Amino acid sequence: MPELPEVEVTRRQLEPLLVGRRILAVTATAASRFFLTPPASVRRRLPGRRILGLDRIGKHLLVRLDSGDRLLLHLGMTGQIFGAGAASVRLMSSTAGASLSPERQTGGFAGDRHTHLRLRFEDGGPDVLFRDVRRFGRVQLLRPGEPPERLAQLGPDALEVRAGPLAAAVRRRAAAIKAVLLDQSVLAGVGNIYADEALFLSGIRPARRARSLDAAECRRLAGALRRVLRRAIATGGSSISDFVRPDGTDGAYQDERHVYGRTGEPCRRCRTPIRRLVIGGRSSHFCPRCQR
DNA sequence: CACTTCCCCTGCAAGC
DNA sequence: TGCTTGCAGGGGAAGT
Repeated sequence: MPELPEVEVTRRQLEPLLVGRRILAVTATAASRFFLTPPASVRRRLPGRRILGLDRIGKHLLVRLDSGDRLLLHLGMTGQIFGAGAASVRLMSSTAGASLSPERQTGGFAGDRHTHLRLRFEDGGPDVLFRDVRRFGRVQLLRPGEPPERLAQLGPDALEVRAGPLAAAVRRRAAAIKAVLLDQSVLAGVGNIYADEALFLSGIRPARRARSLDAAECRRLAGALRRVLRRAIATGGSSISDFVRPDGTDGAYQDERHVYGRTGEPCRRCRTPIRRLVIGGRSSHFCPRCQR
């Protein structure tokens, strides 16, 4: 699900649910790729810690703890973080959803086999759960001063992208502009949906070689990226297959999409059918008439 | 290096 | 109805 806007929406809703609370106990599923730090270690080191803040870096969430440790969370494709009292947590597995629905209605979602991390708090308030069906998400507990390698390699946050630096990065790359936008070391936070949408808004085809973009196109692209990301945050993100906000409600940006997932449907500007092609193993959507 | 492909997982929808 | 195939918003490893 989650690209920068969805992660930022999650951060904003989660912050009041986390900050100031002291962790009482942690439950976690068995060791797997999901846990970059072994779950036994996470269970041992978190209890007793108070949460000081919640930051977003690209598509990562960073929970700051009073011990100086930081809990790094990544939602992958299907990650959901929410309070146990979320009004209507929409679950991906229909079978699990059906069997759990009475509990969800009473605000007591007990977790299921896809719930990999659960925090309980000393104040007895709602638990916070991290659920991820496909397990492409990640959990890592960083010690004070421990360099988080995965963060160090990130480019500037896409919300703040400027035309100049974008042009400089793009000029050196022979790959398709779409692939370059997805490269987190160039720009942190852009994913498949918003790359396609920003390319549409700036009139650039996704398969164009990055270094073929001129200065005006880089300016339009930087502006389109900022605009589409800000608008997506304002509308609560895109809920296309399984993104739900921590409060259990859907975002609304999917209703404003121009190209993503609209293959064969008429362009909203010129009525030409939207085309799809695969770039760097990811589907890309564009209007052959509005985009050059 | 830069670039591409494969693969990790599970669930769903479409086609037969 | 049941089986198979393709597809999914991320990203790291391994290949060329």
